[in-house]
Amino acid sequence: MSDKPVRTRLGADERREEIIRVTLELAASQGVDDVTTQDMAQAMGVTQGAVFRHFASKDAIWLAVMHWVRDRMMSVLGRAASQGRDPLDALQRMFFAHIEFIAGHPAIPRVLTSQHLHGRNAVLRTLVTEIMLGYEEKIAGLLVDAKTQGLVRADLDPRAAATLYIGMIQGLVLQSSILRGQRTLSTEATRVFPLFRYAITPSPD
Amino acid sequence: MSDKPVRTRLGADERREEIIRVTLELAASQGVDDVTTQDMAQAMGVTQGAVFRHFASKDAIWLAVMHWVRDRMMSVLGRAASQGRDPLDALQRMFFAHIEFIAGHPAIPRVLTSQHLHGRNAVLRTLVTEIMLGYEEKIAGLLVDAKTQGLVRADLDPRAAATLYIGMIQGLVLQSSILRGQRTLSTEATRVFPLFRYAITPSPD
DNA sequence: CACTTAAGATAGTAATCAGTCACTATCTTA
DNA sequence: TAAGATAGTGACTGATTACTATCTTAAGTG
Repeated sequence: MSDKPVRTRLGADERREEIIRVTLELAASQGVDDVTTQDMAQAMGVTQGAVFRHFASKDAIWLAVMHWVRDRMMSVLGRAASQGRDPLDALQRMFFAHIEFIAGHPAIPRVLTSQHLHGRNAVLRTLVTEIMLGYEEKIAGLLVDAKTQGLVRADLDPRAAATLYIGMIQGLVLQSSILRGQRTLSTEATRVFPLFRYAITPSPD
Repeated sequence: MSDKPVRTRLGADERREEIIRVTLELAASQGVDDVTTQDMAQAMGVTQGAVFRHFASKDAIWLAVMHWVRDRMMSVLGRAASQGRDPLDALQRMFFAHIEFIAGHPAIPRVLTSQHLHGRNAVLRTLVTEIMLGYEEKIAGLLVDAKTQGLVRADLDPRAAATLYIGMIQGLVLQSSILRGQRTLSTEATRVFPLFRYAITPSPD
């Protein structure tokens, strides 16, 4: 009837990783700005003070979370893109890899677009901007390559298309979180992506 | 050198409206979840306690803000759509009217997508869902009309297109807020919208 | 000009938050 | 097995928060 205090004393590295993990989980369930250090500690079965043995401040935790997100995302997207037969195929693989990644970590878009984090800390702000610009560049780059191969319309504005691409993801995330969660992210993604292809591919010969 | 206490004592109705106004303004500049009642009072030149003479709780303020947003948005979008020559033209007018409206009130997307507000209060959650679904229906409805008139491709999935439409707005907002603010919302909007048209219009005859 | 009423001021409250610190339990290693 | 290292505890602090009770005063109204 009582709690077994299975005292799991972790090494510093493992504990740091667990803090990052539970922070992302909590952010998904209760919102980025409502995650307290007490919540984190409770989710791990330690006291609140213990959190600060591993991070100097709460901002430092968010910074570590963002680094984690950036590294994982770059890895996942890079791997997906590299498997593409051509730039357009790479873009499509990247899109669905992104959707799948987000489906497994629903807090990620929230963290990256959080005004709460973006507003306060300059380092966090820089990192987010860096991630976003890097992503946009990656997409625009693939579109430029696709254009030289005649895979997309000749008059395509790559940056505008990149905006639409990112917006497509945002729109799907928005619908799956705010609107009914019945519609699964990946199901809806397969319905929307063809529209994006129509938008960028050349008028049929 | 000192502040003139030009005590402007407002009527209850006017004060209520001003609270709604400054709340939206503050949400734009410092983030939805970082707006305190103290901030509101300071922005209006009254003391914090005075705020609670006009609203029973902070949630009540946010509810009033959302009602304001809904009413204004419906009005603006409805007027824009009614001026359209055909469903597709109506959709385009609605889009740019929305962009212009958001440009004047940058906090609106933040408020509507705020997990902080969406998570806590059930009434707020219902209202947001209502606004979102209503908007989606409006778009999908126009697209269905357009389809019967042969203005969009026959195999178009209206709901998927509505998702892309909303995502397009989200993507633009994201870029203008997180990425460089140099790119103005309306300028970028004119570059992205043609892509959406390509996505939905029939393959050229 | 009295008299009323309601907007606002003043000065609180309890709760919650990030962060601190002295101490303890547990692990590692010589 | 003793000693050093370190993960975690528990109690705390000061700041901030939404919200409230009571007093003050400006603006109508007859």
